[in-house]
Amino acid sequence: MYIDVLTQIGAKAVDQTFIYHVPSNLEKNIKVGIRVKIPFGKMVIEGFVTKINNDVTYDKNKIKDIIEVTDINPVLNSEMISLGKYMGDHLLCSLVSAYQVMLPKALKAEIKSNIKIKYNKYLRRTKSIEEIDNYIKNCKYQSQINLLCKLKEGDILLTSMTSSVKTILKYNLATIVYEEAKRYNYEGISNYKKVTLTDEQSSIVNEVVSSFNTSSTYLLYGVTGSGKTEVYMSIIEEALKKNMTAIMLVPEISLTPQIVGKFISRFGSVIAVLHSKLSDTERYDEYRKITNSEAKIVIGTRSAIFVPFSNIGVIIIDEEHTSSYKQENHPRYNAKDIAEWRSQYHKCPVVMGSATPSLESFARAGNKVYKLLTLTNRVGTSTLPSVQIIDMKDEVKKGNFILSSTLKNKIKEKLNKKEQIILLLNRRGYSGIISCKECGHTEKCPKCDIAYTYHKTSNNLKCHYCGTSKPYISKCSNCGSTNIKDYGLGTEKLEEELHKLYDAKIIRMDVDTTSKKGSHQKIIDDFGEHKYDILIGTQMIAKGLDFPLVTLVGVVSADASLISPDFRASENTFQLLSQVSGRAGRSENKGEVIIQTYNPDHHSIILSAKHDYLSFYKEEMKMRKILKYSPYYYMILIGISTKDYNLGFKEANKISNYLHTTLDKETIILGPTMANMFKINNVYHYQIIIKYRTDDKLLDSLKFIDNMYKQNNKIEVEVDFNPVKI
DNA sequence: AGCACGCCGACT
DNA sequence: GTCGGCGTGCTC
Repeated sequence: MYIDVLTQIGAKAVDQTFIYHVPSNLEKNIKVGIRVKIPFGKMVIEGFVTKINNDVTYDKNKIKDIIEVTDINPVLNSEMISLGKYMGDHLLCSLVSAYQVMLPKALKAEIKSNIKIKYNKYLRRTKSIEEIDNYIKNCKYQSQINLLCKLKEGDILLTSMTSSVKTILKYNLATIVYEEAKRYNYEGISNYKKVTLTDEQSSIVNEVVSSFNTSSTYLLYGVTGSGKTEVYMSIIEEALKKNMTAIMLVPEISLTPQIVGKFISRFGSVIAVLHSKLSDTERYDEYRKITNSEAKIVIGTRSAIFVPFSNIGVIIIDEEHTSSYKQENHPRYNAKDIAEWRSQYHKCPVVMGSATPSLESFARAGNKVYKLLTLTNRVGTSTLPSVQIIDMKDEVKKGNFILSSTLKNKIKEKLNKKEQIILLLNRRGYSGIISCKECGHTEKCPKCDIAYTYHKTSNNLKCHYCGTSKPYISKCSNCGSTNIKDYGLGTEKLEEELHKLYDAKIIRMDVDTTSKKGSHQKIIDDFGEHKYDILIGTQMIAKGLDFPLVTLVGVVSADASLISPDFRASENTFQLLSQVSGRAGRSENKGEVIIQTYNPDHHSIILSAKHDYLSFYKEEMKMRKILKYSPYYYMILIGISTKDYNLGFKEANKISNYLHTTLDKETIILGPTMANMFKINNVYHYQIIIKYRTDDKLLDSLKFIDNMYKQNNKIEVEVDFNPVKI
């Protein structure tokens, strides 16, 4: 028996299968989709079995035997194998990288020690209840008595070896047992309160349910607070009733713990949760619930779209406009595209929901490619918050650089009423740039050529692109002057300023305060319990948080996202402002939003203040049409990166010239140009942008280029279809 | 990815 | 004269 094996090595140069011979004693264990250990050159590596052959034409003297079989059951099923081929063909990624991205680390092909199963220590009773009661009678230590009483009821999870535990063990009343830890035990359906759907909601549920077993895509456009989550849950419930499974994607699970909480309380143990903060073992545990059919619902981030459910009833993509569904490195897939592929495969509907749909999706709904579902009414008593725009140009004249007098007064008012406040500032760190007043010199990261950000708490300068930092020196490295000024405003400085102004409890949430596991959840819980009055944060606070006591949301500066050099800057700003506004007034208390900006006339600011998505859509579509951007044109970005400045320039021009000769005349080729972040970690980045409506020759031309540079290790060329960030 | 082969500079 | 630099090419 011979097999085709796809090697674990990700390099494009070895993106092909290799033929191996299976010794007869292993033949019975071979299945397509399992991993095998193979000799490869001088190495021993793992690979996926993609095909079984009885005979081969390749020179048999050169064929080696496989060493051993890793899996009993395939880690890749036939759906995943064909999806991988589709990805390889349409994303120009290596086949292995497509397969690897589908699997949790524990099941990826690589050489590793087996994943460690986590064991918990439990204290278990060894004597009869009577014997224990006898001991309790003669025992004079309360802690031992407490422990023994609990022990009578069942095993006790041991976290530390206290002296009372030791004593109990010494008298042979109990012993220690090790059991595989169940990290997630989503019991507790009990506290779920059945919500009656509004007519609007239930007609949407019915519409989607009626299309179970057909491949179709819905766009659920529902204003904030219109109860999208309830709709999702009801649709999923119907899928479960029909014995089908459901996938629900969320932008970043740790950002929406409240949604996960709702699901867990409604569906309990049939849920698997997959997100980025899980350890490899935890992730494997969750994944295993899917493969052994314990889980019927998956809630997860981008890569959860690949979970090997067999009978998918519905795929839900919440907050469909967020860029996090697109992977920004190697297999540059978009989970929405994968969802549509799987929808065809499983004949199931995809429901994409948002209060501020991406222009692409809304345009598709307009063209009847997607079916539009609309939720226009807010559920319950909550109303949309009132939004006030503050022109910071006037405030600066009054000497208010950070907070306008309006925002200052409002904060004070809310603090007096014991209500809570959220302040959004889209820049972490203390200040923007540090610059010398004498010579104008700005301290920059030598590897990235980008200005450092000053972090006061750690007293160092951090490069936000490569993550390196160096200690802060109060002396200009160019002229030696100590007259150094910091410009711009970051979350740290805002926190400091607020402490000066108010006697309030303030918590800051950004990547710098949430790097530790669980810290994110803790901040949210603490704020929810009103241990703090003001929550300051970067855009991570904009999504999905639901605090009834928050009645004021302040956007300290709306300009940072507005002026970013991306054609979607306006759209992103509109979405961000709409979303963060939605954090205010989630209960009977009327919410207020204050937006500070130097661009008070910008349409994305004015229209988000009016909660007017449709006008924004129309306005922005006009711009996109004139400027020939998505959704009128598709876009492809070819990234050329190399450590050699001149080589990059030369090759980028070569590629551009080639495209000019092969592609349609209608297709627009821009560049090569230097990427926005031109030099990062000593690597130079050039880019070519292709804009097109239809072009038959496009995919083949791109494949040709991709192939040309496959073997070249001095320069990397990567094609990104429909990039989300330029 | 890793390793061998191979062809040119500075050293025991 | 050799040791070793890393450029190129191959792995069933």
